[in-house]
Amino acid sequence: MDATRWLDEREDRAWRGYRRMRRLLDLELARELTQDAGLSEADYDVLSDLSETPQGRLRLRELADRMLWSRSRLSHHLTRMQQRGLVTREECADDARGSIVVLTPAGRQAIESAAPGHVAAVRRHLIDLLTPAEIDALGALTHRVVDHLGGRAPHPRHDLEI
Amino acid sequence: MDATRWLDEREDRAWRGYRRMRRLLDLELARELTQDAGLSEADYDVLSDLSETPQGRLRLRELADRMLWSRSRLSHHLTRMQQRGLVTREECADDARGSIVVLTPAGRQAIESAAPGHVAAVRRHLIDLLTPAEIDALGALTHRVVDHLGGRAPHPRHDLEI
DNA sequence: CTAGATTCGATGACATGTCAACGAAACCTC
DNA sequence: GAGGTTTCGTTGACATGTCATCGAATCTAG
Repeated sequence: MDATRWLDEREDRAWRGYRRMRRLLDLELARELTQDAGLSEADYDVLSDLSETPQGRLRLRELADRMLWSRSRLSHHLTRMQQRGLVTREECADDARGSIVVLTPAGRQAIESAAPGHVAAVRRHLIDLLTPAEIDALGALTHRVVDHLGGRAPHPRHDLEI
Repeated sequence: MDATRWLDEREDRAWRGYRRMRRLLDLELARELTQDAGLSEADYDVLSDLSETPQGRLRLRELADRMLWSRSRLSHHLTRMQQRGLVTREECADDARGSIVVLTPAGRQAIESAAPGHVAAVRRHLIDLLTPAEIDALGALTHRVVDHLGGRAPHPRHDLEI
């Protein structure tokens, strides 16, 4: 009915820039991570989230939620990481359905040796290119969008409308 | 040797926000696109880039470069889109190796009917949440990062070092 | 308690992306 | 213009992600 509000020049510039940056940054960070540490970004994120907990252990469900991954995806991925000795699974004491993902010593070693290089890459290709004001703006704006999208939305809602 | 410069609080907030926004925005835009138009984001991007050319036709190589996709990936994807009748391939007159990707009427129909809803979603979940200053800042900052990463870098370089 | 609904994680089938290799064509450069 | 190199697009093998389904365990009403 009413005409589409297309993006004006500035909006288009921001939107295209965002998507292009997203892609290039991903390629570069993934490339360096693989080359320097033998980890994929997915591996890194799993290990990173695990290592941020006091015990290096998390319920699978909890980890999936934090990462905004499906449990299926995480389960598959953990199987592969387990085969490489980076994590193990343990039974959950208080919920017999559950399983607990545990960082192995090798996994901790992997993330600890990968982290400095990865942070350096993030700085080199993003953070250090921005002014303090831009960093704050990026923080503010991204968090606003995250809140809007319901940052906690655990799982793909099946809002069966109509 | 020298200590890692970890991200300070503001930098960390920006970086985490960026990654979380990235993920949530992707999920939501992909979800709406699939539901409303039966297209994946990959489909949409291919059709969009094609439809931006005067004739709706592009050399495969050229399209792959614009999208920052590998030719292999694009070739596989085109095979699937071709089966759905969204694009076709034609021989290239001046280069017998090449192939030209051509938007079919159905493909043009698909992108034209999908675009308004997609743009609306981009507005709803991102653009319209930002102030004009933030939009400009995002445009500036992303383009700086893209330039830094060598926006033109056509293909994964095989810099064989040492 | 207990029947039904929900959550948890695993799994298999399948869609998609990556990687290495290939044949054909085009491009040097001598 | 012939030999070696590079580019182009395709292909097959494989890695990864998604989706539907499952069995088991837990939760919730009554």
